[in-house]
Amino acid sequence: MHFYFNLKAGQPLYLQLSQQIRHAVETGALRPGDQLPGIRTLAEQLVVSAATVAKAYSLLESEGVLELRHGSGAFLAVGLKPLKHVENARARVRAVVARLREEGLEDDQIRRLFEAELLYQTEKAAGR
Amino acid sequence: MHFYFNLKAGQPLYLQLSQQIRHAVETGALRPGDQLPGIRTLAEQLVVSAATVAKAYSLLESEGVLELRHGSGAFLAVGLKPLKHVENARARVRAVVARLREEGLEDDQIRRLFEAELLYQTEKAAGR
DNA sequence: ACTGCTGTATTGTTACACCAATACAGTTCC
DNA sequence: GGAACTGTATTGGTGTAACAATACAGCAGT
Repeated sequence: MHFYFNLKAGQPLYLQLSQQIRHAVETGALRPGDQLPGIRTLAEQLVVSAATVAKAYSLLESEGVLELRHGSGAFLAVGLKPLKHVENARARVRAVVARLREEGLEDDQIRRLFEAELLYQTEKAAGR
Repeated sequence: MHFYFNLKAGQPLYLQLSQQIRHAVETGALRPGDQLPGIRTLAEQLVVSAATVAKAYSLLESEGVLELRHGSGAFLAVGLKPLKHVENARARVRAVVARLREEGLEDDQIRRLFEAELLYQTEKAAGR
């Protein structure tokens, strides 16, 4: 597994990382019981500090996604299963993003489009 | 116009606001020459500090989206035009998001799905 | 001119993200 | 036992986000 950062996002790096790991589990790219790279190793790969990776791991542990075994390493919690509906949705999302790009939309415009849609529908549900 | 914040996003409020204004321009919800609410007025509506709104406005001005007239107010730059291809893409995005929700996906899962897709394709283009 | 609106600027405070560096404490293996 | 790996914890520093509170300065209407 390799991860990327969006440095212009304004979103904390440790959050971006934890979300990407979560996503890898949901799509089956990472499987329950798998061992993740060590704090320092991954930090070096991503060119961030070890504390940042530790924070991401620690967050995932508190969410039940990771099991941190002091002295041994970080392992994906057993009992997690890839979510088939997420896995299936990937093709659809990929197609839409490709299509939007063909139409000349910038990544940021695509992000705003989706974020607006998500916010809109949740706020509508909340009765605004 | 009314705006919302995603407090769990980890993204700065002033960025969220500026992006929503940008989006409103792109989709035609706000038009060139339109006057935006005053710093203090909008801050009260959104329950944030006036400095946060000022920061968002100031950012948009530096990007050429807003024209800040000291003493008069904030106006959308003339010479901006709604982007038809963004406007058209909205329906497609709305349909996909609705579909994903019907399939039982959480908002966060949808966000991860799209962010992963956007990151993946840009990094692929960069030759990783 | 005055009043009331605008954006602008400053100060000070709190909290957090991120970093580097270091030490500490479990685990595994030779 | 000792070496080499793990995660954990602490310290100290930098930069930014966000707040409150205040003052300043431009513009418009009465």
